[in-house]
Amino acid sequence: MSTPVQSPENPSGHESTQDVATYDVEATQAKWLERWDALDLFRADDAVALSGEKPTYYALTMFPYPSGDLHMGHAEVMALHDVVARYKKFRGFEVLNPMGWDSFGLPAENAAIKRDEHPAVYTYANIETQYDSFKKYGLAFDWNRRLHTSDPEYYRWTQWLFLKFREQGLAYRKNSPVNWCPNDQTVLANEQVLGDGTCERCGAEVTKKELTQWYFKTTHYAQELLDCLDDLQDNWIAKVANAQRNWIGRSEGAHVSFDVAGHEPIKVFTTRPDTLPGATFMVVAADAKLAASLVTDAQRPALEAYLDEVKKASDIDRLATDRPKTGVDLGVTATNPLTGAQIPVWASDYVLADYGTGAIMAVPAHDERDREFAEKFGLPVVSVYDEDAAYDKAAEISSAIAKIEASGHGEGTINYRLRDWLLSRQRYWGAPIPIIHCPVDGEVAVPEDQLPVVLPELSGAALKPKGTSPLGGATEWVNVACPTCGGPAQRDTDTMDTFVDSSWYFFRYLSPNDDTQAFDPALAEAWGPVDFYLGGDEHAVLHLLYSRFFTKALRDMGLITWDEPFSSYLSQGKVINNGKKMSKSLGNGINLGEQIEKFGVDAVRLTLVFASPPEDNIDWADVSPEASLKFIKRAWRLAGDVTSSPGIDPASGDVALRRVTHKTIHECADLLERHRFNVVVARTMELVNATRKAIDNPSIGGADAAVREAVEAVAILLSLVTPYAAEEMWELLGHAPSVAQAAWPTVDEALLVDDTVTAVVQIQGKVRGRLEVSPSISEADLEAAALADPAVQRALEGKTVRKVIVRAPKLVNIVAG
RNA sequence: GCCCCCGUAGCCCAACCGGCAGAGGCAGCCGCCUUAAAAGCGGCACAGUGUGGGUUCGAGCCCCACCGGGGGCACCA
Repeated sequence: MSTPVQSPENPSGHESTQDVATYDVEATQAKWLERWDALDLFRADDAVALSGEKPTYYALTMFPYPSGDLHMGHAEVMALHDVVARYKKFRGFEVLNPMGWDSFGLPAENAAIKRDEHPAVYTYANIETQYDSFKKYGLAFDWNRRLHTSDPEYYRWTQWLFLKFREQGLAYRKNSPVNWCPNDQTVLANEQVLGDGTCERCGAEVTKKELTQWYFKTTHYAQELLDCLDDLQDNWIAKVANAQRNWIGRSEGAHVSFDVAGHEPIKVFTTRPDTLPGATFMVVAADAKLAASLVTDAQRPALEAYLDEVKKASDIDRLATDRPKTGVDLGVTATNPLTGAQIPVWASDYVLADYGTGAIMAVPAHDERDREFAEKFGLPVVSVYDEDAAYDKAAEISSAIAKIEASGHGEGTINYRLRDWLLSRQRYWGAPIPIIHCPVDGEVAVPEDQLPVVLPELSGAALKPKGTSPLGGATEWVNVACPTCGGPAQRDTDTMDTFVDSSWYFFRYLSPNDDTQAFDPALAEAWGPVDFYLGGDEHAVLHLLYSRFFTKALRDMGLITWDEPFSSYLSQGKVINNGKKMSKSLGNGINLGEQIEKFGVDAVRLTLVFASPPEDNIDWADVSPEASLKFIKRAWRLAGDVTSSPGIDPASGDVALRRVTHKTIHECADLLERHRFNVVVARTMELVNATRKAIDNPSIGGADAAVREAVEAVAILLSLVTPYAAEEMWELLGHAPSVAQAAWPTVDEALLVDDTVTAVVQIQGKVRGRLEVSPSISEADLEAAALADPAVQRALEGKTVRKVIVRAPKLVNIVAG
């Protein structure tokens, strides 16, 4: 237990820093954990938000998946997030800062199979472990709003939203070639397949399967999802907005139809309609239905043989751009609508079935891929323009589109790379899709009053992936009466992608216990949208795009009025060790619990916040929790050396120290708004150093009113990062019950201005003299003073002053020659 | 190949609207304190901003090209 030199109520006047009791990390943590629990400091008040008596601030950080205990990555994101949440509370906002668990998902299911138990056992045990760790970590969460997406009370509304989306035409089922993870034995959304064709979750090579699956119509909002990024980008970290733009992949061009004798015309998408005269052949995706319907009987065996070959090639091979072109002539010709030329139609795997129309016009003169193909198969090359000469591409394209439109063979159009979101999964631990399949009535929605469709109790081996959903094995659960006709029918046995759960959790936090609606629209209006969202880069496209889609859909349903869920977004870097990602195989993992054990919560948090700007990676080898703890003790010791009483008027204190204090507060406020948390810590260190010097200076000392003012500022600033030590300091300073309830210090503008400032005198941009001047000096006076300066005059000897640039009060630059 | 971000002391990083390159820290060195050590306190040193041009009175900051690193997209027509 820490024993301060003197009690704050009864300042003893000890000035010595010797014999100071040591700061007891463990005891301090235990003491404040208990007090905080009783104080419930961070409860967000809906009544305040609804009344508008205070501005609201919705601070959100991505909720964790409950796999084991919290780790270094969690520690970083939570430490950073907490700075923002606590700061906004200080600034008078009613802060909503909730936390919960994204608790559906595969790891629990895999653990359940291995241990022969129910996934809920693993899930909820880990949640409790993480909850305890969160509490100990001293975070400013409103735990009254805690939620778990795997609770039936939560997924009831996930299911309700699915049904609402379906009513809006935003959820539908279709048969299509889909991504299949052979390891997890389930389909995946496009977003869950990495650039190298592997599963985002398990790393297995993803294959294609033809299946009927549920989709959300994300493409409905493609343009809006793109447009809104322009408004967001000032407050969103640039790389994430960029990643979303790339993912949406807008391209402008035209649809052009090529007539084919005895067949529907072939429609292509092209970004280069100006090169239509050079289209000397066409290529359709070999695996598209179009190829099969175009091919002549004579060429059909060749196409089928080619298809067999293509299917053998893995996706990874297919993704290699340097692979030689292959293909087969379909035996038909199409008419180039501009030249009237009869051009052959080929099939190849370099054309993708699910992008554009699955067919292209090939212009070998101006497209490298088409050129390769033409060279390989001896097809003609017709140049449209000289690539080395000047060519107004934009103008040529728009005039080409006009020409095509006039001829009735197509129109200008916009194509997106974004696909609809495949949301059904063939796994157990997720929200069941609330649909009943009836032989008479087809797809029937489960009536709202029958929600939630609760998962049947399955555990252990019954969850083993077998390519179809484990729910299919729960026959009693599957077989139900059709809600429409009452006849025998069957439940849909797929569950929803867990990204569905997390696409709307920030709405549920608004009214987490409401059993009449998914969330309260009035509270959404009062609190929303999220003002600050912090998370990981790995969700740049996945979670963030899906949540944006949900928000737009909810807006169009009239439940909310705003367009975007997250007004600002920041993603923190990773915690690495010795230049490498922490991993079991490398044996370089840093255990969070051990670090906290050794240095305490505050030191770990301080280390993470101070190490670098939030978005940069932190290499644990480059930082020093020991040093952080040293600094915390040093700051804490200041409080013990303050001998004045609370409430003393700081105006009587040392002005130099007061200046440092007020400048620090002023600058920190700006830095906090700009999320430069590492610099906030650096500024606080400076203030601590200056305060130490003042205390140790016999003519100032611990009784000076400015010292109290400075140390109180330190306690408030530090409470953003090291809440335990800050509370301890606040108490030593004679305040109660918690520093979190302190008011942010008011900055005295007069103290931000120094009596004199140093003006630099430059000649030709080189510093030649310095002047101590008043900060309010006029430009004319400063210029005169500079020219009168002996050192300057010496340097100007024999030269003519051509021009004098004055930037009062900091600088004079004399151009002479 | 296209797009985005970043290169500042040995290391992690500051630097406002273009205005004296250095705030904070780590590691290092030297003192003070101490019987000694630890803790604490004080001090020192270290770069001219990846490279080459340009704009400007003045460039780490703006523009162009290149080099290096990170990320996104990618046979996407």
